[in-house]
Amino acid sequence: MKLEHDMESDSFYTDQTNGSVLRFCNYDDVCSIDHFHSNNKISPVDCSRDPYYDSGKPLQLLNLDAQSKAKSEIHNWNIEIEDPYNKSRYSSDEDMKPDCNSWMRKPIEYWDTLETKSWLLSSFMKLGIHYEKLCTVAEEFSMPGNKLVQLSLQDFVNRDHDNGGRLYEILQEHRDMKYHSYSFAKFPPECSDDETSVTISQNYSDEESVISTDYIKKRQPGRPRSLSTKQKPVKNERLWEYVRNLLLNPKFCPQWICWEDYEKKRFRFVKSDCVAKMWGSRKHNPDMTYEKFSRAMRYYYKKGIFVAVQGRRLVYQFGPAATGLETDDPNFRKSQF
DNA sequence: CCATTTTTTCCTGATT
DNA sequence: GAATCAGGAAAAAATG
Repeated sequence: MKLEHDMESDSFYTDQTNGSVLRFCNYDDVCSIDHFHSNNKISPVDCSRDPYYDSGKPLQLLNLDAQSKAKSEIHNWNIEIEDPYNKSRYSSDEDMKPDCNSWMRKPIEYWDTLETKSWLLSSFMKLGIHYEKLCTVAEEFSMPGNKLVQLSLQDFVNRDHDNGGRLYEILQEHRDMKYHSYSFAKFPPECSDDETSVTISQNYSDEESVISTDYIKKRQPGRPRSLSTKQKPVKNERLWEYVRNLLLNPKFCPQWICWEDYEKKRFRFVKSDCVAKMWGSRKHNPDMTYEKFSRAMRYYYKKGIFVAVQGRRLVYQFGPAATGLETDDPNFRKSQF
């Protein structure tokens, strides 16, 4: 897929095999993809608020350095992404409308390879990473979602030393649906007994459904304007809540953090650096370390959220002020069967 | 904008 | 020596 950057409109264009053109445009908090044909736009295909917007700063445009901006160059990069709008994938005209964001509406496990790449493209846009970089790592992540989701943080870092950690975190956010505009409630219709999808939709559909439909709406032709009605931001997790939620998430417990003694609310960091790094990723702070993370942990002693455990490295215990710890399956031993 | 709380950064020193 | 733990101090960020 070749992308051209138009300095004037700050948009990216890509020619499709059927002669039409797709436009990727980030404008304020809107990430839009438009579909043109012979320079006449034929349909706005999708207008979605970036699902991660509320997790931090607004979307940035691609990270073009000042020099190339000054020269007003048109950038052409050959990106090994297959045409996501290949006709053969759609059965009717209606379905032929391009949908770059189909991955947003599915659990990761159900992404095909194209959707993985769409996600990768979106993530790079979100992180403001130069597209040249995408060229070098796209192949590394060329796999369907069920494979992608099995990659560890280390696997991500191995595939992309600079951004693997953040990509991993973005993927976890999608999995967790924390900042996601859509609900997976209806997905997949034919696999409603799937444990993952059921769990996800049960946990998040209620709070998410209140805001979900506003972001699927089509918009007027032309460059998107800034939305006037801003969604109220999602309240950030406190650090101790983040720790607690990891313990309640089978993706991270007991792999990254585990209960030592659930009755005493005592737990241990297994991969302390990973936990800290992911926290930093959440806060868009790549400099976070376990050293600093643990300092923040220690500030909670005074408030009774945590109590110190003497002589045990990486072991902490929740105090009387900590809430929401209830689970009937600590360390998810039962659910392994 | 202000006050307060939470988190980050840095540091010295102790312990494992 | 490397990691970790304890907190003080100060600043930054977030929240109300």
